[in-house]
Amino acid sequence: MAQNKQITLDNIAHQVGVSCTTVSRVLTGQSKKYRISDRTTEAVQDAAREMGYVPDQLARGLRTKRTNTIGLIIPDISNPFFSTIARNIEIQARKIGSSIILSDSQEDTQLEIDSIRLLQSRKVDGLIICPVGEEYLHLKQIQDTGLPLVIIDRYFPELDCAYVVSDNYQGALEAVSYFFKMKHKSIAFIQGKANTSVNDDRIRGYRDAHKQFDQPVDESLIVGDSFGKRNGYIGAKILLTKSPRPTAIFAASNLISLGAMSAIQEEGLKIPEDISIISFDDQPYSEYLATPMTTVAQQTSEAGEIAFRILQSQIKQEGTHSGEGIVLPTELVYRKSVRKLD
Amino acid sequence: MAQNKQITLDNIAHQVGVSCTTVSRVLTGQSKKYRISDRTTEAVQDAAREMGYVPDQLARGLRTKRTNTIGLIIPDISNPFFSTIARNIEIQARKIGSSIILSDSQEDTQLEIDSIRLLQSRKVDGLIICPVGEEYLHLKQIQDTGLPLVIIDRYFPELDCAYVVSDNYQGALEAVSYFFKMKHKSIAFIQGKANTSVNDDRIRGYRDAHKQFDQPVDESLIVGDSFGKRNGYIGAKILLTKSPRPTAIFAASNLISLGAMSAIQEEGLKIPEDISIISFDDQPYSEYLATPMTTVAQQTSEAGEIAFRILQSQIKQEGTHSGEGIVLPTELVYRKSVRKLD
DNA sequence: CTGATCTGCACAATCGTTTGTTCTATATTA
DNA sequence: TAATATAGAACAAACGATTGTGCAGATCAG
Repeated sequence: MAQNKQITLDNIAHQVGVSCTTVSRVLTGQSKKYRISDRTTEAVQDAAREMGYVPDQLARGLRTKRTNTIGLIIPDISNPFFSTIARNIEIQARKIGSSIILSDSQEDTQLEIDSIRLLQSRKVDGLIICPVGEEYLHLKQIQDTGLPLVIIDRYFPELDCAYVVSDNYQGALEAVSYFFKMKHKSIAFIQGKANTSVNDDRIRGYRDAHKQFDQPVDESLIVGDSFGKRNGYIGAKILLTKSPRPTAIFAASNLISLGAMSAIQEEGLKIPEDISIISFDDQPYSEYLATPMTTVAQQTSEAGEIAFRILQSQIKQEGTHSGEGIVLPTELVYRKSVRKLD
Repeated sequence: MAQNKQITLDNIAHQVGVSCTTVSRVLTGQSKKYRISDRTTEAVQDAAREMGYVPDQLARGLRTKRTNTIGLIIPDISNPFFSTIARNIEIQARKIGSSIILSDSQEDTQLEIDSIRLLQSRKVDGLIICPVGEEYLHLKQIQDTGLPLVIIDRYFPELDCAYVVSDNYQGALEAVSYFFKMKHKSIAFIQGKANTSVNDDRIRGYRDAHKQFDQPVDESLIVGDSFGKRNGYIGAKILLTKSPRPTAIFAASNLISLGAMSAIQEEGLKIPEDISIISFDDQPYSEYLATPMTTVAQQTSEAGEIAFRILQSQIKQEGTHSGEGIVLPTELVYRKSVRKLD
């Protein structure tokens, strides 16, 4: 219960018999620059070590306007897709002594806005956001503030801001094309949150695949409105009761496919005998599912790392926010959930 | 590119024509206490709103010694088990305007220690740690500092510190007992990181189940040394080449069981026909696996929430760290991965 | 009319660091 | 010897907020 008082620069200064200025300069490695003698320098360093000095980042940040802290806003950290991104950002950050403040927006734009304000009040050096994706005015305002910002996973064409996203269009195009190659004609799409770039791009891929194979798009086969499991369940329920029943389902997320499987099971149907399925997001468990799932894999680890790198360069160059966009390729992972029709 | 200068109390004070003291008192809701007139109070509030004032949490924290920030250290945020905990902590925190600084210790004690120092330098009000679990001296030191601390998932009998853990002993006991009831005799255990409370308790449950059913423990059936997927794969490989082959495997984590399934598949074996399996950690996908997996479910959401509550009460009571320990019950979720022998 | 009480607010110190400038010896130069 | 240069370090003002105390003027009691 020592309740150790905090060790300050002043404490060390008194101990060594110099001024607090000198201690600061020694400890920030500016001995040479300010001609502190070697003797003093060593004495200070020794004292600091012995007394267990730990700089107060609040005071430092207040003075320097740099906190070495970045804000990370994510719609659902319990989703492995996002937590993988978060992990890689954290790992990069710790390498350079930065910390990340994590906010979970719970897929709610208002909470996202609240988070931004909170993080700004905490003086983060920059922000990485996986936006809910419906609106972007609040993101525009961040930029006006001059706060470095990188968007990840979802982007806004209208917003000139650095971003890192997957090639959702290509991913969807390949997946749906694969269905066509396997002779499917009636391909449903359980989509995620509407009007988000992620969803729009996937839907565009879905449509273009139809175009490429000269097939009409049956609008009634596009269902759903969120990336969650429940939506997958409901969407599949609707699709499976249609007649004729679609022969294939393209699920816009890992959670959607999980929900869809639930519904498929309930209806007593088998994958891929009765219905084929491809899911966005490859997961560690994908290959161990009842029917190993064919998926569209995204480079999540890379996305986090790249986003952090971009943010860092923005922070260093103070404001030169080049609105560069990075698009990461996806990969179709072939497993057993698609049946070849004849 | 407005590069908006930060609005300070002084700015508002000038605008309204009062002192910065008054502004502070109004904005922190102390108008009554310090008899600020209604007219002044409103004027200040209006100005603050119009000017878009956002308090500088660094300055505030420096002065008040409270940052409304807590540190969270987790061995692997990409593991759904931990990210679920993290999510619930964040959700609770945001309700009271607190933020969490996330650190991923990557299952490395040294990184855990580094994280602690970093978080202390950032003046967090308290710490929630899922410890790597091998050592605890650095945790003891935190307590000596007087910094509120709650441990989650893994605990140390020697450390008098609040903790929230699952009833790992009971969970393992039930799982292994269930194997026995299904007439299994040769039950293997792929364990996680040795000498962690989580692992020790589960092994104790494993042994006691044997005792209760009057069966000897075959030490060669206890393999493994980490909670990762790779360990599950290797552990299962070893077990499956033994002869006679064990009829059941108890996996100490979700990742271990995933790895084990990989090995089982490679050996051309079927679950549960050739080998039965129960895994710790219930996951959203558990029921959709090739064979729906019987699991030991933990109350992860609750754990995070409770840990946060305890931490908050410690923070408020400043130092009265009652070393209360919370043990959450586990639940055996019966599915299809265990076969009844005859 | 005088002293006491109350109203409404401002002063100034403080938190721990950083940093532009100043100061004092000593060493060097002319 | 006097003027100047240099080394080595201290002063003091920030950064933005909080807070114990002080100080006017208005109101009240007697």
